[in-house]
Amino acid sequence: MTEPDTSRLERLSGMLKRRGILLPAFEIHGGAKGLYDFGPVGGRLRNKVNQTWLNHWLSLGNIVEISCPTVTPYAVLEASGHVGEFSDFMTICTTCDEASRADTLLESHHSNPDALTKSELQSLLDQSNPPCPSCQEPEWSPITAQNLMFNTTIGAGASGRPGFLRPETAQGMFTSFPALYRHNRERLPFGAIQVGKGYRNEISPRQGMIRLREFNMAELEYFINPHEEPSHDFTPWDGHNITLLADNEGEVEMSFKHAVENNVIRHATVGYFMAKTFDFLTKVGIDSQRIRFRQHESDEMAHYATDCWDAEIHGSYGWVECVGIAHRGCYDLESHEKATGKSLRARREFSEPEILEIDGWTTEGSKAGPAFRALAGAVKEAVEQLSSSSTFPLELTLANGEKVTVEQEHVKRDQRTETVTGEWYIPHVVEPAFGIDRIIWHILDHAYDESGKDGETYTTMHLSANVAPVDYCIFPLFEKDGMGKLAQTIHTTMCSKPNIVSMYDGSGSIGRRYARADEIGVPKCITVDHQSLEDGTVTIRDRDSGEQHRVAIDSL
RNA sequence: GCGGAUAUGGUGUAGUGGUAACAUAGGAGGUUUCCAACCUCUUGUCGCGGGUUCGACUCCCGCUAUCCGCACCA
Repeated sequence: MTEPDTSRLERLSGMLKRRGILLPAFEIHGGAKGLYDFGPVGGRLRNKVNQTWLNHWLSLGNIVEISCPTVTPYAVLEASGHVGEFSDFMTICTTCDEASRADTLLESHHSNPDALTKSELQSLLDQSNPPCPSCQEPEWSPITAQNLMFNTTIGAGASGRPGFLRPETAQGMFTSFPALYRHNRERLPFGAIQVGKGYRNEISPRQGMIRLREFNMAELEYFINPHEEPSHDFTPWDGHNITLLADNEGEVEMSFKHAVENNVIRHATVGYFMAKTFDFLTKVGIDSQRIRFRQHESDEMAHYATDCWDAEIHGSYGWVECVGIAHRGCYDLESHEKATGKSLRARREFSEPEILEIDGWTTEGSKAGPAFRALAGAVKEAVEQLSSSSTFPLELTLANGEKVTVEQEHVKRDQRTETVTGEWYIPHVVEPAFGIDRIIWHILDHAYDESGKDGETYTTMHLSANVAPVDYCIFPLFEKDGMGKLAQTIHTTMCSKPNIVSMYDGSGSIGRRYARADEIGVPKCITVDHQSLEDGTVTIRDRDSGEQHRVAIDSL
């Protein structure tokens, strides 16, 4: 970072703190790393970004909004792979209290202890009793998961279950797939969205809003049928080239459509969401010239993903990944299905039903059951593999190696025609995941303009009206002759309108008040002057142009 | 986690082993017919905890936080 950048960053951070946009949390107690407050102005900004995000996706028409708990049982995140991926398993020496990583202790007892589950590690630890690296004693406490997730206990005492604060919102959307599928009348594709808090106990939070321990995230899980060719309309982005850092191609400029057609972006739905993501970012005020997409290299890709692109935004900290758009395949639903035994599938009908001619043998339950007892199931399985020309009695070797003799009376011919009209499959998921805090940071970074007027230092936040925390400032030119009173009335009227925030300011010169409003990016300032008292009109001043025009109070 | 730097009103800075200053911002009033004007009054500061000392914002130690490298990192 160059010197002017650093000082600009310091002035920006100072302003954000002074004006109540972004502040270190719990500061009177000394603060806490990686935790920030959105202040009286920032809170509203965050809310408007979230709302804009929700509306952006809901407008697709097949998206529903849900909200899941942040407190998540251990089993959920074990199934998702987070316990394994995010965890170090710790154990404590009962003699010297030194904590060690269980997998490191067991390196000489197993070829790849990193891949073991918690219980496997525990039993291996119990068997091998490795010496403590600091005191050589081999007595260890039970293994606990120690990782980037904040762990907690759900419930008290003996009935308490281990759990975590979620590291992402996604898992709740996967675990509620059956309800989502039903709600969508069992038709794909559809999506679920959620905005909320996520938690990661980062080793070393840095760079202000860029790496937090508690952060705002917004995720879309879009469930698709992998057997269907996705069709997306890319015409809205025709002729618009975007910077892509592709795994194989390097840095290229091309349209989304072109990138999808030429397999630079490997899946059309991923490409479509990249385009929609681009639209969202510009909608909330990110400079379109400072957005690029970077494809994950194969070895960088998370354990589940088959193609993944980050939207990166350039700002005071360089290029920062702010959105991840991943094709996760069927990984997530499959994992939860395996862990729970519950079906997380969707039904598809074949275009042509498959006709299966079955001609073979099956068991006669009333005879084979009593004859083979516990083996009856295995016998049935074996008999159904036999060709129709088999003759009985017949000696059969079962799957478990046992030999049985099957008599004619144990079996019957099975001749029928079966029509299979479709199948149950695990949907694939394309997931755009947004780091809201990082996006808000870049909105502020891009909007912050201290170029000023006539060479003077003058700060303006060129925030998009979509996200500006305060919609209007109402000023009386002077607080006398009834101008203050009229301005107050207008202020209360404006505030009573839904989704409008107005601020009243009557102190200081009019220029100073415009400056205060510009600094936090208020798009429009309304001034009550002498003429207002006579004809019921006010002036509206535009933040970016400084131009004023006069309108009737009633038309506001 | 390792190494380096830093911590003084809301913000930005000065300064000292003997109770802290400047600018700016904020509040009240005055003045002013639209872009940080002016005048008067006023609010508010040495990150936290130990130690040394008659006395610590200042010196020492620890902690916390911030910034910069390194490591780690959906």
